[in-house]
Amino acid sequence: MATMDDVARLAGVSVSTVSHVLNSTRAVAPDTRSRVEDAMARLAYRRNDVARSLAQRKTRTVGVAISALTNPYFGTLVSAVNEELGSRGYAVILGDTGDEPGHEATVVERMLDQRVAGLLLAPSARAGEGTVPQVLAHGVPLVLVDRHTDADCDQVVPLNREPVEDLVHHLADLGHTRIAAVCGMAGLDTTTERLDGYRAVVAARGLDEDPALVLPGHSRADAAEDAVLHAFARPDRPSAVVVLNNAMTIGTLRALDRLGLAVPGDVALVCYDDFEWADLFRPRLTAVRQDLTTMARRAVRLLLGRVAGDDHPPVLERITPSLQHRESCGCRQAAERDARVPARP
Amino acid sequence: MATMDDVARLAGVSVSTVSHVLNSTRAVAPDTRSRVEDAMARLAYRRNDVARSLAQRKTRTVGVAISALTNPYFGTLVSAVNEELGSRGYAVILGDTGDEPGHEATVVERMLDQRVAGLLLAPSARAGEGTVPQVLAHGVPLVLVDRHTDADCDQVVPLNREPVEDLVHHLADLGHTRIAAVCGMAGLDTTTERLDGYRAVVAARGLDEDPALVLPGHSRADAAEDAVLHAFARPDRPSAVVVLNNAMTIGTLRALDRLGLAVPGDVALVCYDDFEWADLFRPRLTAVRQDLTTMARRAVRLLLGRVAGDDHPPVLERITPSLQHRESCGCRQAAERDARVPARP
DNA sequence: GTGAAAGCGCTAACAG
DNA sequence: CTGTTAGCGCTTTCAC
Repeated sequence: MATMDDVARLAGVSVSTVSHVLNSTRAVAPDTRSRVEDAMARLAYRRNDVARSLAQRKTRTVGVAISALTNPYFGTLVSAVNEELGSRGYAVILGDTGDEPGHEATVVERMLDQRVAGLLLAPSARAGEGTVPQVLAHGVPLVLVDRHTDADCDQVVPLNREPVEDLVHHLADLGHTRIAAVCGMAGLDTTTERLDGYRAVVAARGLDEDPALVLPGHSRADAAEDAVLHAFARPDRPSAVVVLNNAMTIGTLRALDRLGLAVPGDVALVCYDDFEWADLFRPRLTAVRQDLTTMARRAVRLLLGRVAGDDHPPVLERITPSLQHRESCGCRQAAERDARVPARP
Repeated sequence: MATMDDVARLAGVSVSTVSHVLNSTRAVAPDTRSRVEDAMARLAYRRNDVARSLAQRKTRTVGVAISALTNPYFGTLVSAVNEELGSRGYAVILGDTGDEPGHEATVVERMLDQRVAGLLLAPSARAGEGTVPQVLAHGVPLVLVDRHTDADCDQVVPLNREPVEDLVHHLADLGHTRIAAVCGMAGLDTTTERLDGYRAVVAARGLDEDPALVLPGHSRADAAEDAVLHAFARPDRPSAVVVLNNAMTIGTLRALDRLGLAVPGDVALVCYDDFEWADLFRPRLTAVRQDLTTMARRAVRLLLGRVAGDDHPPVLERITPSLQHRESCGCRQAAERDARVPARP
């Protein structure tokens, strides 16, 4: 591949002139410029970003480390981040932490070795004590997405507690008192906060507080399926369930299906995280939908701000999701049932 | 950040020794080694991959450019590719072509500037004439995934025609003669080949060849929805439909739903590409499922082979998908209906 | 308006 | 077994 030197020689100028026309970094005589541009075209010259990065002691790439690209949730997030970053001239280097602290550390270290200008991370359970401080120690700008930790850095995460409260209140309004919660991997704040939302409403509304109603779904479809299978096979099964992330909703639906339980007839279901097909599924799923585009945009803005030298105290931004009120909560059914009950005198 | 020089000084050795212990690239006396390792630890030294890449005139990163990360299909593919590459010490830099030749070119050029060791690309419609030759001209190893072109490079793509033939044969076996096909973006070989499969069976089985049965879905849900809405509102509507990719299946289901047409009662449906929730949906979707993990593995193997200097003629690998025979084709229903018909004497 | 030259942090001969 | 040194291809003072 041609180098700047080749271009300079062919154009009869110095490399520094070539550099300056390439980067528009100082005035160049029109004809000099065009001679250089010609030479570049003739040689199919492409600038070498690795040399450039070394000379400038900085890259235009950011690392994006998330836990499972196979989850469309992260696919959408990464896509939005990538677009946002791409339009500002940054490249994205990708990493999958597998939600495992050890692996996360490896992935992040590799990104540090690549001298990423900044890092976007969906932290695993104990990242607050390991990965995060390490990155910070190296002075690389870091913003956490999706899950937050108590670490001292910028974070852009969804609002977790309140939307779940709304969901559970809704179920309670419909008359349910025995409501199960399928919850995520231990240690993630999304798990904790969403569960807190559930617990708060259970307490506030005087619902059944049976600990057996809190099902360990480990943020995975298979685990959720097992847990639900187990919990809903019992005679005292819950009449409703709130599922705390998308993967677990799939598992929950599978389990309910295997048990022959109808939604919302036998059990009302509401969930955190929406699906592209949520309005296609019968019953249509009542779900809380995150605004991933906004989350991505905010995170990128914050990160590039830091890269550019912003020096405010760490901020925590909350993105408010929206309730997609559909049918799996059993609203319609509830209405019909009420209609059949004779009105009190 | 500490450099090798800092480490060398602290350890009282030369940079070359540091380099060699870091890379295990020549024998080093045990105690020298440990002095160096110490120094590294004390300085929290991390090797600078950009300097290293410059010195070695090669990087350990590969570019992965696909058309829409929001599609779980590509999410899964990229995830598999990333894992495969990561385990071999390569980093992935991500690009979204948006299936638009101009944008694809930009994205790929940026990767070239980064001096990626190789490129994995899901080529857009006219990539065979533009992007592909350009990359090849720069001498960067390239393997095409998902779609193939007539370009002279390695390609790993799904088998398209035969699986669709199977799908349409199945519909014909069930007695359908008026079968619609919702097809993808023009110019993609996946579109062409899958459509060819449909046409071949239509001709072979003497089915209705009405051109109005070929619906333009542009590989997108919204376009598919429109096309299906239009085609199935007519009195002579098809009794079955084969949808040629996942996004369009969603659009098709939406349209059918809006028209109040039941699957498979009013229209039998089969599709190319499976979904994680395909067995949850009612009716369960009869679909052709791709083996993305194999596709990723093969593509990476081929690419790294080229990076390492393999010099065989370009190969075209076909990954055979598997039929997930479920209910939307109407098999069960067909069986029940047949059962109701009195047997001939 | 343009060029010379000193690095950026590392690798890899080459020498000892 | 270890050190010296010449680059890798670019950016960026500093001088002219």
